[in-house]
Amino acid sequence: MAHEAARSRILQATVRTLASQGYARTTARAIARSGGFAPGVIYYHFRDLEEVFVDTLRFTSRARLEQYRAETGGVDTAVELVRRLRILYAEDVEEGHIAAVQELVAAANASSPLAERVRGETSAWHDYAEGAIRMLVDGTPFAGHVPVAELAETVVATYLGLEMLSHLGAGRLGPGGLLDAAEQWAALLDAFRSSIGG
Amino acid sequence: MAHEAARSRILQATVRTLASQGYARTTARAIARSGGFAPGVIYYHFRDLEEVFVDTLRFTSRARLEQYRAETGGVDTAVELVRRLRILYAEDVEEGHIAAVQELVAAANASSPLAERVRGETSAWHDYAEGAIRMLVDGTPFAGHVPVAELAETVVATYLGLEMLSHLGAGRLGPGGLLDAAEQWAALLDAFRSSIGG
Amino acid sequence: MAHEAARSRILQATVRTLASQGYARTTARAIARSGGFAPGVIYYHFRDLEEVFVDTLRFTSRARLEQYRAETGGVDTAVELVRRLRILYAEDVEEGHIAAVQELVAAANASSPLAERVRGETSAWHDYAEGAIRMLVDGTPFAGHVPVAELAETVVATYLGLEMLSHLGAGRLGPGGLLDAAEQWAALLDAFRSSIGG
Amino acid sequence: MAHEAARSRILQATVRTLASQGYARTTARAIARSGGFAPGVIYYHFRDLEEVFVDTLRFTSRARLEQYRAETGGVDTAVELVRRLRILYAEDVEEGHIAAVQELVAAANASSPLAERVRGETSAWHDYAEGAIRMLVDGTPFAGHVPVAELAETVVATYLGLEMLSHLGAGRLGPGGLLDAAEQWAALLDAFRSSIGG
DNA sequence: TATGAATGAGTCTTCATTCAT
DNA sequence: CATGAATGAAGACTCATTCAT
Repeated sequence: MAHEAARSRILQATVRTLASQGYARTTARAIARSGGFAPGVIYYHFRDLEEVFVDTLRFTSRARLEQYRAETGGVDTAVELVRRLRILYAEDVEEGHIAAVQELVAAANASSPLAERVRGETSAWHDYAEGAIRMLVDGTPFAGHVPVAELAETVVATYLGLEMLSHLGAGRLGPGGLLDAAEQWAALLDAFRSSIGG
Repeated sequence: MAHEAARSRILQATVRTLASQGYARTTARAIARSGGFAPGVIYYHFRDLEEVFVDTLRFTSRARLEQYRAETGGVDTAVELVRRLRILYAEDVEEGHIAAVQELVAAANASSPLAERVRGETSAWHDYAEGAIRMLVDGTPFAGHVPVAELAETVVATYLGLEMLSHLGAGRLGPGGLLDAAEQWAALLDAFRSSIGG
Repeated sequence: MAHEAARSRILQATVRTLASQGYARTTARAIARSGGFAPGVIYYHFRDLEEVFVDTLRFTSRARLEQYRAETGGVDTAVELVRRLRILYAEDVEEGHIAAVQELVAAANASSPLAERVRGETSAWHDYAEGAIRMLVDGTPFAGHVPVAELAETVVATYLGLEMLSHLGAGRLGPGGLLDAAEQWAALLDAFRSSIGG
Repeated sequence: MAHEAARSRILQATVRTLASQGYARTTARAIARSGGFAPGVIYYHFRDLEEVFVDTLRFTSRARLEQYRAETGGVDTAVELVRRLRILYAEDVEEGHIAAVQELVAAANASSPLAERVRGETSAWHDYAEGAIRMLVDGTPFAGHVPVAELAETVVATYLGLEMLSHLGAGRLGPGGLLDAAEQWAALLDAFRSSIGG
């Protein structure tokens, strides 16, 4: 099998295992079982498990970020944004993307290579979130007063925190309920914006 | 040493170890080293490490929640609330409280006794957050339109998510920057409220 | 508490624990719990657990052997002997005597002090069994042909082997069934003996 | 090494260790040392030590039972039966088969998977013993009066009990002496049978 | 390239034994 | 004499990693 294909197969197995078993149970054997290959293969394509995790984080984070950018690219209303996010979020849950990311973020130690990668990917998501927030507030009287960077940082943290709690069944309402509430506020915001922009 | 004192000593060592080493490195040996006792003691006072973790979560979460309630009890302005939260947060960081809680939440598996405890404690924090939010919006025109429960759930998740990222040095601004921004918005909110309530 | 009384209390707790938990679970703590005293007491009265086991074996074995001698002393028919043995056996089961003995015999290593004690007690039971067998065959034509010593040795081994299996629920018939069969043969033997001796 | 070969190597090492060290000292490390491999291998091929013990019991018990059936198959005199048993018993001692079995039986707790296996294997030996006894008494006037099942159960228990004592050097005569006595009674029985059957 | 058996270090846990009170 | 907390030495078990095939 081609080197790249094999690496990719391992990374996908890792995502699945992280999402379904959690970081602690994502052992070399578990990844191998999940992907249908022998544990030894992993070490043929990666130096060690840490490298697997680092690459998994990069791979998954980037693939999703690209998808998020693509799907929310031309959007210009808050309601539509929330609608798209709902779909994207459903995909995330389905394929275990954020679950895997959250497990890796939680497992990273401050000084590890994994932490370095977390910082890199988080940064990219901050940029994405900033763009989305700017799109929403630009042209409104809030524009100058919204601390965009701070808000973006908060949004990313919230996304991970919600995933963490939702996995445990903690949270009375769950992501669905929160998205419903978000949609109502989005409608208010859009109404306000169109009353100005009109 | 009395039984209760010994248990307490172990729980405090566990908090310290979780905060400084992360869940994965919080082994019986690490806890013992951190507390200056032999690993065996842990098993004299607790059935197993899981019981230690469950009790640590309960102990720390409740102690902090009580402190949060006490310190923010009579507060009736957003600015003062943020000011108090800044102090409480500094204490949390200093003593590793939320760091420990976040590690335990992240490490819990959906079906474990630890997860059950997480659900219980999270619920208590939801109640606290709901109270704080109600205090802020009651008497304003927003009162009927703010989805209090959803917001409370989001706030708790954000708190944990921020801790998770800040531990890794991910986040460009850090908690301090976010609190600064929060304080400005709090001022706006208070101004608005006093213009109405006046 | 008087030294002897305390030792005795420990030995009785040991018998109970051996019978109900088996050798492997008869730890110092388990004995202490069963007897309602602190683990440390054991080491005040005995050098170590091995000494406890050795003394338990001696104590229990001798007490029972004395009882067996007393109850079967004047008996002169096989049927009556079996009847008495049935009662004694019921007591053994009730109080866990043979169960304890069997656990200790099984746990002994060839070269240990416990093994030495096993050899001593076994020897005493051999003597007892020889006496019983002699009582049965003396005066019959079998007298010269029955290998008394061999039979006695076999009987003792059988007693322990049956206990071992009956504890596991192995054995289709159980001790009761075997005693029933023994009683029938005893009747035959008595009939034969009285037809001669008459 | 092939999976089956490795498992077999482990089982044989377990038999050797049980026979020479007793159950309590048959630790994973001891088995590994005895077999010349690392302790970890055991857990690669078996779930845990309990599975090793269960399989060892099955393996050894069945191998020996098959051998016993083969060697005593066509035998039709008591003397010849005893002669064959003497040889089989010598093999058992040499290779530690019954020693291992006896240790496992003694160590089993009533409710364990090991106990379940003990019941299964014991049952097979009961059947074997019943067959042998029937062969001996059929055609004699005793035939209807010998409680075959009870006797078979007793014989199996005796076999285990003798092994238990002989390992400790308890017993004045040892298995050899008992077999000598058995041979004499076998001769008597055969003489009686041929005087009838003639 | 892939396999899967093997290793060795590290983890949780148990327990006999000691000892300050 | 008694208590019960503490210790240290195992033991079972897991897992990243290596390596012969």
